[in-house]
Amino acid sequence: MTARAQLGTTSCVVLGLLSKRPISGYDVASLATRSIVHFWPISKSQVYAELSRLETDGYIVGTHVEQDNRPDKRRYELTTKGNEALDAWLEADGYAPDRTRSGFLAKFFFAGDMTPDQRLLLLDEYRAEIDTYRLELQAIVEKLEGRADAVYGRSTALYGLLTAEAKIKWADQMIETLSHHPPGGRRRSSS
Amino acid sequence: MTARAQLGTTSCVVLGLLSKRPISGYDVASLATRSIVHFWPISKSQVYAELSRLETDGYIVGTHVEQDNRPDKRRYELTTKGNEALDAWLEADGYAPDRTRSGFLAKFFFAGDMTPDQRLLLLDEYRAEIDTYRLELQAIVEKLEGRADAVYGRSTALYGLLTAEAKIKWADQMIETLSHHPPGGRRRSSS
DNA sequence: GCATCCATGTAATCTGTTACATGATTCC
DNA sequence: GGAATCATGTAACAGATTACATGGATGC
Repeated sequence: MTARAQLGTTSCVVLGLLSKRPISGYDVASLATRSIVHFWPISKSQVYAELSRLETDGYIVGTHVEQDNRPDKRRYELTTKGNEALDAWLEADGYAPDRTRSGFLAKFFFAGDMTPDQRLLLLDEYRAEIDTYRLELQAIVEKLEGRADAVYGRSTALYGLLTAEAKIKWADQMIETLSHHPPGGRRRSSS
Repeated sequence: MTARAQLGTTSCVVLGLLSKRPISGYDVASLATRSIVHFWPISKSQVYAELSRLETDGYIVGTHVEQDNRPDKRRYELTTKGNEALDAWLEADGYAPDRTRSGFLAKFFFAGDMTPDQRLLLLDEYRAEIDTYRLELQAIVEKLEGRADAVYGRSTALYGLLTAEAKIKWADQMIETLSHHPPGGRRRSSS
């Protein structure tokens, strides 16, 4: 078979971004980094690959747009098939299962084999990272306050904000506990 | 080049699981599903692939173990090189960046194009899923309470629990808001 | 008799990242 | 003059999933 029976989430997301108004691949990529990147990252090259596949399969059509001051571009818009596919995705219940990989937790799981110093350093590093992220999201949430066109964009940012706050609370709790009575010794590779 | 310059997180996690005591590939896989699966899932076939690669590269050695009642197995243990690699990973600061893909948020981002019913259905579905997960983690956290050998396993579960609680709060907030004054109309693919 | 556990793997495919490659224009 | 933005892609690889394949032992 040439075409996929059902579109994956990445394809549907691209259709979704394209559905607001016809834009170029470059614009899809930059729009993605300004919106969905935190919960569904798509790389630049993936966008272009996705677009040509979607066009081959008839979900979108591209039009060559000549520009004087900027390089020419190709602007994509949904076909009827594309619109139907997007609707089908939104109407269907269920969603792709979350695929989460936390490099931090993977390492922290083995923190019992670290020295107390390393452990605290790791936690501090993580706390700082999440806090930066938290502030970023806070700014977005505030910026989108009351914007009727961005209700759901704001909602997803709020989701990120609330979970980031929970993560910081956890980190503070951990740092507090480990500072007072650090448990676990050091695993020795060669004694 | 044949061997990798630096081991990835998945490799280090396998080394970490193996470091406690020598076990079989089957055991690594089942141990993984009972511990790290929520933040660093590794599939069964990936485990076997990883083990043979780690053995080829000299990080682990496998011993054939004959069994009467069960199929024979191969039990792996860390070599000096493997121990050193694990230590190096734990000592180095930093960690692999989180790669998160939330199928739910990817869809919810476009909830403005759903009908109010679909929107609430999606939220209810998600809330129920997270709640099940929350209870699961709560049980783990309680079970590992006071267990000195599982301090960090419990900590990662607590991390999951706190974030799950935050997500539920968010979902309740959303459901509450949308029930009263549902914003956003229906995108029409064909009218 | 059937499901589950133990035990190991291969093959095909998909998904996604990173680096490479090019080149004009605009802003400082 | 140099960096950033606009614009599009290819190629190589890494990482991971799914289905397929096999088979004995144990428990219900």
